[in-house]
Amino acid sequence: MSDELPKGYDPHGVEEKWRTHWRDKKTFTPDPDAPGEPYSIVIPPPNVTGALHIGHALNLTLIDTLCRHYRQKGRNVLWVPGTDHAGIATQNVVERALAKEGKRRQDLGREKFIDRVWQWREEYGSRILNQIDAMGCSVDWERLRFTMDEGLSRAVRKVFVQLYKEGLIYRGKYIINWCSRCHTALADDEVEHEDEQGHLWQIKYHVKDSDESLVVATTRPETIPGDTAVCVHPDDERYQHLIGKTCIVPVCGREVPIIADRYVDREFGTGALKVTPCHDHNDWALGKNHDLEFIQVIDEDGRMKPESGKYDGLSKEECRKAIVADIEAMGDLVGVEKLAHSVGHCYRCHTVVEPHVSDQWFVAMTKLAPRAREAMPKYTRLLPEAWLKTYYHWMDTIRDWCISRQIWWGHRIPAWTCQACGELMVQEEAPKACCKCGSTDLHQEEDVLDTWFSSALWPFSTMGWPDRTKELAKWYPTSVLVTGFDILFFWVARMMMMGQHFMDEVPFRDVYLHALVRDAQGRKMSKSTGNVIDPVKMIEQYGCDSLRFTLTAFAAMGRDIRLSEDRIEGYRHFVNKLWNSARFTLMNLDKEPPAPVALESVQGLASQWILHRLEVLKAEMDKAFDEYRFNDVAQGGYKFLWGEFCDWYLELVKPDMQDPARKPESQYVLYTALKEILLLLHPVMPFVTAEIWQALPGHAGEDIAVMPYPESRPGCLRPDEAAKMEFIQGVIVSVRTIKAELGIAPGRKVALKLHPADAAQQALIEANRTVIMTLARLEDIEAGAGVHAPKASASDVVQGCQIIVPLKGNVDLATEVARLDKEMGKIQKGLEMVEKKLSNENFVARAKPEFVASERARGAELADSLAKLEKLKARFEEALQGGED
RNA sequence: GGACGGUUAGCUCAGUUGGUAGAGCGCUGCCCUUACAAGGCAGAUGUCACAAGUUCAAGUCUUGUACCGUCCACCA
Repeated sequence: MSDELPKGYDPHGVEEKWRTHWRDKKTFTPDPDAPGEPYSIVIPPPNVTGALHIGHALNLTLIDTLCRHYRQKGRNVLWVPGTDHAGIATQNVVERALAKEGKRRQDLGREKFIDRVWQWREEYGSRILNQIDAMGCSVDWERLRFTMDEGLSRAVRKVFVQLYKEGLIYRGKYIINWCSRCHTALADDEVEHEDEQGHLWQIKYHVKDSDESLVVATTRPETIPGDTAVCVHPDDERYQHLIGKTCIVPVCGREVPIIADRYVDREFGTGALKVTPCHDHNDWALGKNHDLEFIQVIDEDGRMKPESGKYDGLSKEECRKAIVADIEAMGDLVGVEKLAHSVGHCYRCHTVVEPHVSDQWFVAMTKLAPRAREAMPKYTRLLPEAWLKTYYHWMDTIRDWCISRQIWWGHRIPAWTCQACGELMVQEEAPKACCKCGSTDLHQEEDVLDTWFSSALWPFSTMGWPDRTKELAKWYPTSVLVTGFDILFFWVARMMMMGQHFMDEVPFRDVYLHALVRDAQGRKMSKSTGNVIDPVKMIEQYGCDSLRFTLTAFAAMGRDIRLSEDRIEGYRHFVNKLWNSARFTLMNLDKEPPAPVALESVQGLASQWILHRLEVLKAEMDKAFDEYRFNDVAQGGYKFLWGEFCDWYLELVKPDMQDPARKPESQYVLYTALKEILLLLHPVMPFVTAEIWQALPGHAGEDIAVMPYPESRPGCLRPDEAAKMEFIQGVIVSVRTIKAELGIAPGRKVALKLHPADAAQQALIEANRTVIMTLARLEDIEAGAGVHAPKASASDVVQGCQIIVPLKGNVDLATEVARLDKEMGKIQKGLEMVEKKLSNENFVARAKPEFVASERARGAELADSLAKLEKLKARFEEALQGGED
């Protein structure tokens, strides 16, 4: 009986209980030898020291929903959890903590600093894991991975060495993006460009041995000491005569050539460009093409180097002021104007990024990209498809990937240089001696690898590669990658490349890119804006199932999600509704499970109807899952449970529960329908469904998470019976509406007279007499063509059946006329639209015949209703004027 | 400069092959009907951004315009 379930659903104890159950029982640890078609997903690993944010919550919910669904469908499901060491981000966090003690990492030294990071990870690394657990994620905790653990580090070294030997990793001096705060190189895509208001200075460069000068425009005067050329467009008539001559760089007096290159935009600024090969990406290319001198004047800390002459030691900001002042003093400052231009910032600390020339390691993306490009959509489907174009564009314009980082936290590059002979050795384990000269004086590369390097291996490294494990054999490639579109390039594209190169197979069959979660105004959620919705708080406040349901309901493909707390609160009501429908069901069941009946041949119309609707829903939800239409999954369940099961079915079977002849069948259908709706909702709402399930008779001690998806019962699809039910519902709604609009209290029992359209309708009404009486709250029903209908009655027409509610003179009769007019107005309007269509020759000739037929039928029904209402209204008006009853 | 997305009820958003627009919250009225007041019943509100086109028929397809947003590239 129901006393097992409390009146309102309280998620707290329930969630805790099931989390513990699943973890202790290792419910989600699959056996690779077990039968079942494999289904696998690797988690997008959150930063190890991070905290759960709403984006994770969305991502985890969607993945878990998929895993639980396909587990129900009999697949052998593996979801690999894990975390990322997040090189720069984590190092920054620890450095900040250190700064509070007044220390820098250099004060500790490399080893001690790394110890300190591990210590930090011990302390905070479990936070995010607990939060993943709190989301109800059905991950396999036995296969938890971390990008820096021994197995994955071995995979990283093996990949690095192999790529190096294949010539796909190389080392060289190039211009890269440098963050002087993080003190490291950054990859191109780790630089965030933002528009900023700056200045464009116009500065006069004098031509050597001439009175002439030319004016260059620059936004960065501090780089002037590094200028090694001035460049103009070869066809620019203003400057043609100067090409090949020499000019003097202001402030430092260096003599540099005036060169010509089509790269220069004649329209911009003065059409003359100063070239600083060491401090600008484009100038670097010009320097290489024109064989210019390379002079570095800014160092790795953003300070001026001795090469800058008198500005040595100044910060670049100070230097800018000094140089502008000096040039102005010389009278060579022609002008300054404001200029909006975009400036690169470090994606981790937001410091302005400086182009910087240094020795770095690179992956030859241009060689790896073509195969990964071709793989989509041939071997891997990308959803939403719109991203495919972006993916191609990126692959087509890809540049080599700078993978070395001048930080300490990460996978140290497995390369050693012999201090004696200079030999470079790249190998998985540290060499004991130089392979060339035998010296033991070896020095390992100081740099570590970009975090995304290890992330790129995640789909196979987490399954034990390079060993040939059962996991790889069973679950690689993974079924789908679910992640945000913001890391399509950082991560997805690189996994595609590495997967193909090392496993000779794409890492996933599908890639589903979900939206970003924004606030109600559409802004990105960020701590600084103060608009974050904290999923942990939401779970505490509304329960995990409410949060999950909200996120799922919002996850329409290809659109951003604007989340507000109201929505979560709203869907909490839904969780509660489910809970209470279960309470009702339990109240009407016995301790033992109800005796099975053949569902294909149940007698009750309501039961035929709900079983029919359930079949339709099962098929729809199944399809929605296969197509990643998460919002349809959620809404399908919502509408069915609330709008059909609760609003109608539970009410419809209430009379049956008092009728010994009908009770057993209705009990069994009620029991079955609830169980199936629980199974259908379980992937989205794991906790509440699990709790209800084990409270059902016959299911004590069971775990819904391991129960199969409800089987389809084609025999229960009965559209004709469903239509009959809809007629009964129409009659009930009609009476309720009359009562509500005429101000008759809902509880006041009235008599109902019906003039059915035909004998079948008449029989249907008789068969469902009790239900109509109960739900419409009637004292009596009289149905039949000859039933006397008092003139003073409210009336309506449902599918040709006249609904007559005698008013007995105790309500405001005039209201009924207004109500009828309004009703007839609506029908009239509909009728006009139909007639307009049908009188259109083109419509009749060209529209699909079945549609024309259905329009004809509809027109006939509307006309019939209208005629009947007009007659009833005329009679009613007679009554108003005192005519007899 | 290139690409993409959005514009639907007061607010936040759904709307799967074109066929008379839906949900949540909010709002109005009536109800504590023994699962649920976190509820029930009934109701109001939309020239589906604008313009043109295709079609018998357009929120849905095509083109253009406006506004908002995102990504990429460039930016001396």
